[in-house]
Amino acid sequence: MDGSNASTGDAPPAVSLRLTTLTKRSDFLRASRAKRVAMPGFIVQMRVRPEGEAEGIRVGFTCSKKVGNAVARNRAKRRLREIARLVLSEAGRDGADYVLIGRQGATATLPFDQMLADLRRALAVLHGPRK
RNA sequence: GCGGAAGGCUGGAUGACCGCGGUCGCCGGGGCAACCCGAAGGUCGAGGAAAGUCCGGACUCCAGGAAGAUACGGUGCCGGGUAACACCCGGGCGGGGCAACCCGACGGACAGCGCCACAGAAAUGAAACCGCCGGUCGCGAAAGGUCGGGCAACCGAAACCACGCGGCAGGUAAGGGUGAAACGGUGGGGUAAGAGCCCACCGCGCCGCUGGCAACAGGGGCGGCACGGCAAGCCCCACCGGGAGCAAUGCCAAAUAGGGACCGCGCGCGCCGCCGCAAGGCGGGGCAGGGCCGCUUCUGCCCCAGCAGGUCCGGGUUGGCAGCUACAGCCGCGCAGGCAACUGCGCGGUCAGAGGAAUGGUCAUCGAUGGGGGCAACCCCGGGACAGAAUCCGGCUUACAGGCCUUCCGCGCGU
RNA sequence: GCGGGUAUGGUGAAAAGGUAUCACGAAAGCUUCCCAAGCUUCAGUUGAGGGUUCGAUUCCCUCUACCCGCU
Repeated sequence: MDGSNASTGDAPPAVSLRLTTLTKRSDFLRASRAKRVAMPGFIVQMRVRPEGEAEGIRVGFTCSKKVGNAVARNRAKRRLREIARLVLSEAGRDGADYVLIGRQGATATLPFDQMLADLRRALAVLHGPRK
């Protein structure tokens, strides 16, 4: 943590902890059977993958038609993506899949600071019981 | 000034930090491979409806091609515009409004079939029914006329007139509480009663004429009227249309299979070349025949002695690339033609291309406008409608806070 | 995204353009000592809005909701 390290060492950790996005339906289905925590603005699901399935932290976003029309769904997903980018890259656990689910109304309207805090508390709950 | 009509434009602004997708990227890296990824920096990054998917195309694949017939579907006043349209422009006709202007699926009901409930005499060939009218026959007779008697009041007779009832044979379509709709309407004449029976006006139909490319309009003559509505019921007429859709489709890589079953047709004639002594063999093309559009015609291709045609069945990978965005372009300006839609020419500009799908997060300043307080200056609070590209264009339809501009109409006031 | 379809009492279905019908169920009543069965009654904006027609569940447009197929 001296000066020489700080000048070059900003980017590499961010790259190694890069978030990849879930794309396959089967991944979502597996995550939906794992642990979940509900918060006012969203629901988080977390599944710890077996060894060798994939690398790094993976995250998926879901907003059903219940959230609203296309504008409302897109806005909810963007906010979820933003809090995931800010929180999971520092507090996420390697080797886990996270799925964030948008909720009607709240996901788009809650203050952004509260959303960040809620995600940290949700991660604490999910990570906590495990030793 | 108030109220209204038509058309067009706009659809929060600026900045800072942190992010996302495309593209250009010295160079570096990943994958068996096709291919892909990446740092700094540059650059681009939602809409007028991106929506609904209601029409029309482009493009791709499928079906041998073309034309026609049939079937099915669509369009429907006329003319023009366009790649095309159910769109747009202009015109006609009908309806609404004092007007500006707006609205209209607006061909045909003497080609045919069908339907018109209830009510009503009757629902479309028209006639029947009630009623009205005179004739005739029968019956009646209190009162009137008539006849007889009587000065008169009155009495009597008869059934000729008028009257009432009924029968018969006729004349009528004026009227008939309905109904959405009733074989024209109003007025006058006429008649036994009536009727386009006759006349005037209106309506309707037919035939010329004039204007117009046409839809249609104007005016003239004739017909006395025969012609109900529904075609967003079948239908007729004119015109148009093959089917499926970018999750279409093409290419590449790896892996597996390197297939199976069935159907259909057929082994006829003759020609040319080569090899051969010959028998014959090989190759080519021809006729007949057969196969390939559901039908017909024309035409083409294939088979012609076996290999071609058709149908069905089966396994694996969900990998990569293309299609993918710039030209029937679009936008701005100018000129020309046109009433206009639009067209032609010139100059300039170039406009998102993802693939579980980018265009975001936070903050600051301003801000159309709204609410509250205050005499006011001002202060506080909230703060932008509908809505997110997915192959691309041209339209239509639906949703939409507010703001700006232009033109026009009516009323009031002033000059 | 592209392409199809459906909507009628609570549920499932009918209905030549002319009074919206049937079955099950719910509720109320009659019957019974009580229950069951039976009988009677009740409840529809025909998804919404326009149009055609004298009249629309039906015919024609526009919208809404739901369902299905295609990688």
